[in-house]
Amino acid sequence: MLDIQLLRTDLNHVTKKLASRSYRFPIEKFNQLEADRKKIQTQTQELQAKRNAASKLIGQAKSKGEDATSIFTEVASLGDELKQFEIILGQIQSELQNILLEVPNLPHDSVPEGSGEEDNQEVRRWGQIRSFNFEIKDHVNIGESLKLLDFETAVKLSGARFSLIKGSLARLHRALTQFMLDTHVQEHGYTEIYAPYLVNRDSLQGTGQLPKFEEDLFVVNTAGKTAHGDKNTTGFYLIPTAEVPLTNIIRNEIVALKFLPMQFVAHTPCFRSEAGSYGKDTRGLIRQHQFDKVELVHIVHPDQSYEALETLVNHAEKILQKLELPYRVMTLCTRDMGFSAAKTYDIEVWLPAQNTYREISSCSNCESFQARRMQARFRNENGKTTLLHTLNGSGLAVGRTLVAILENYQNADGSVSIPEVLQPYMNGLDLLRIVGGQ
RNA sequence: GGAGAGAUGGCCGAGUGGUCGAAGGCGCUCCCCUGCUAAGGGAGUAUGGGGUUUAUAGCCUCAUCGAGGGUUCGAAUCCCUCUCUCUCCGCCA
Repeated sequence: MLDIQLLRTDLNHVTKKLASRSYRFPIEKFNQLEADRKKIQTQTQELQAKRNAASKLIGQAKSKGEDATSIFTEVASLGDELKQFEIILGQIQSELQNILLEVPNLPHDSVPEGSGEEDNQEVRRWGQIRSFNFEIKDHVNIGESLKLLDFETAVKLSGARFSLIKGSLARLHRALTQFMLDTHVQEHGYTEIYAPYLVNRDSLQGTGQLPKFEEDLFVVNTAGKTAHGDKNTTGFYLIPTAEVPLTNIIRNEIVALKFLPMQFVAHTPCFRSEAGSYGKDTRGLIRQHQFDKVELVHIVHPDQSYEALETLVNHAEKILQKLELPYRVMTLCTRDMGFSAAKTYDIEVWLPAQNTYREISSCSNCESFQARRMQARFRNENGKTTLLHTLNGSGLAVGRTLVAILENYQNADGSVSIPEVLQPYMNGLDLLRIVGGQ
């Protein structure tokens, strides 16, 4: 959420910035609501002050045993009028709130303007792209011919965009998450978190998935309770990313300066409806309704958030370096960034079968955008409560990492070598190949 | 699932219709005193809005005692709904 003060004092600049990420801010409506709000709020508060003062006088008079009927009759008529004002004010404020909740974050000045993927800027590349002297296969062919990937059964169990991973490949998948968690905890100093996979509306509103992106989420309705519908009913949403529970740790908190910065890491499944992505990445593990991810979240002092963003990306890159997978880092342009982000780096891993780099991590600085929605604050050097800055990034998407390993480490005989750093997690196994009886 | 109890400021805890944003204690901050660690005295110490203002200063004001609604001139206190916590029983990974 943007600072409403900014909208009041510098609306032109803000709307221009928003336009660069193709968001049209409803200027007229906002101005009208603000004007109404100011008028009604002032009047409401005057009436409230009047009522409070009179009530106090009645109380004083009664305690002295005096007669209070004159004040009483004066204030009795106030009630209905005040109620009308309060109702109207409430409506205006919730309309304003609804507008604000749908406005995306402002891009940082260093973010390139652009209209889509093609305007993202490459920051750096790492690793040597391997040249193959045989006909390469994509990860689906590799996995299926090794009998370790079974999409047919997954369709039977659930439907499209689900997968069944078997045997040593399932173990490799598990090895990857262990390896990622260990690296971030032991080498990068993160606090490991085990968090809920089901969260409430407030949490999703805090990080920005709600109210605007409801259709991207899976909703769980338990007996008699629904997540959407009535505001005061309760139910759950499946998390689309661990960013939601990890960042919401500090919702409605005022943390002491000495606890900053915070770095959390968690491994969770992620659930996405993928509404509107029909026909995109229908093959293989790339785009699934359910996938595992190791997520990194930083909670930092506002002065340090851009430094933290670089650190965060480096932490994610470290995983690819250790796995010896070639990648590049991209700065997303204004129109390609997510709703809550002020600046985002994507890490894209090389996928030989697609002959291209594909997103495997997205690292964003949300500045105070999420913190304002969450009322997540800290007590600064002068003892004042101040909004925190929040950052999040994948470190990494496990399924896509598995894809990258299968494709980059494939051998001419159809087997797949196991990256050295993962072998200790595989009981020393160094090769995925067909074994009998699967 | 059944029965009962509860939710107040950083923490503990008082407060069952009026001068309560809230006694008291602990903690914390600042000051004073005491030649040390100890002890004592004083002051301060919730959050979010709005208005005014060059001002994150000051002043005025509103809201908030788990959340939402209601009764009332007036609600921490009464009523309703919900959420959460605790105790006992049952069930259970």
